[in-house]
Amino acid sequence: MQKLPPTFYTRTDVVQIAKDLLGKYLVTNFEGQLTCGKIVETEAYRAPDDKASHAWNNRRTRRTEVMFSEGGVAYVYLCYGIHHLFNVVTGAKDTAHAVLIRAVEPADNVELMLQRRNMVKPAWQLTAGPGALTKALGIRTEHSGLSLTAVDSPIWMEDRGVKIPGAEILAGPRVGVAYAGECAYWEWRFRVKDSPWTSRPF
DNA sequence: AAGAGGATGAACT
DNA sequence: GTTCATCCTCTTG
Repeated sequence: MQKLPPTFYTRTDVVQIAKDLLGKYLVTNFEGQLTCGKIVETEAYRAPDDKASHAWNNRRTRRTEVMFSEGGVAYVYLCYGIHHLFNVVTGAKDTAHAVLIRAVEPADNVELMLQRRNMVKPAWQLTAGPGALTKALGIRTEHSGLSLTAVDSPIWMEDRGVKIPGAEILAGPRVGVAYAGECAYWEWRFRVKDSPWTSRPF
């Protein structure tokens, strides 16, 4: 159990980081209630040239400002007024790269995750999809801007020694970004092959 | 000051 | 496959 260091996030290749995050563990610890899931699906967003990114063309607004932080910070935002989407900011300061976590496999304290989702027993719906996993882990927009590397942070990433071989990583186009022109075809969505815990297939 | 729309999920037919 | 829930953020006037 090893918390990922700042150097993991500050690398320049956000697409590589998105792949490296598969098999890592996303942990939250709010008020002594720890929950954790193994990451099985991610998407890379690379401003300024990626039209699908909120920070495309280096747009700075109050919401996107956190994306310009140095890598290792959480970017959480509300989608459709309902869903909290969790991203990890990567790269150097003033470089607005981020990786969206799209699905995790439940790992620790599944009981609490079920409770948060109003479910009785574990199924893939528990944590498949960016809005579902944040609800299960208790992540909300108010956590945007939190460091994932500070010692007292309630959210962090762990390496528990799981290695996903390159052959087990499938790439495909990102979801819900049809408006992004040619960027919509970039295959920057990554998932673990044959995992029953990812969101719907390509 | 007001309105449109969004990196979605669940519950329908 | 289709619909709708639901609210913040950004743009425009």
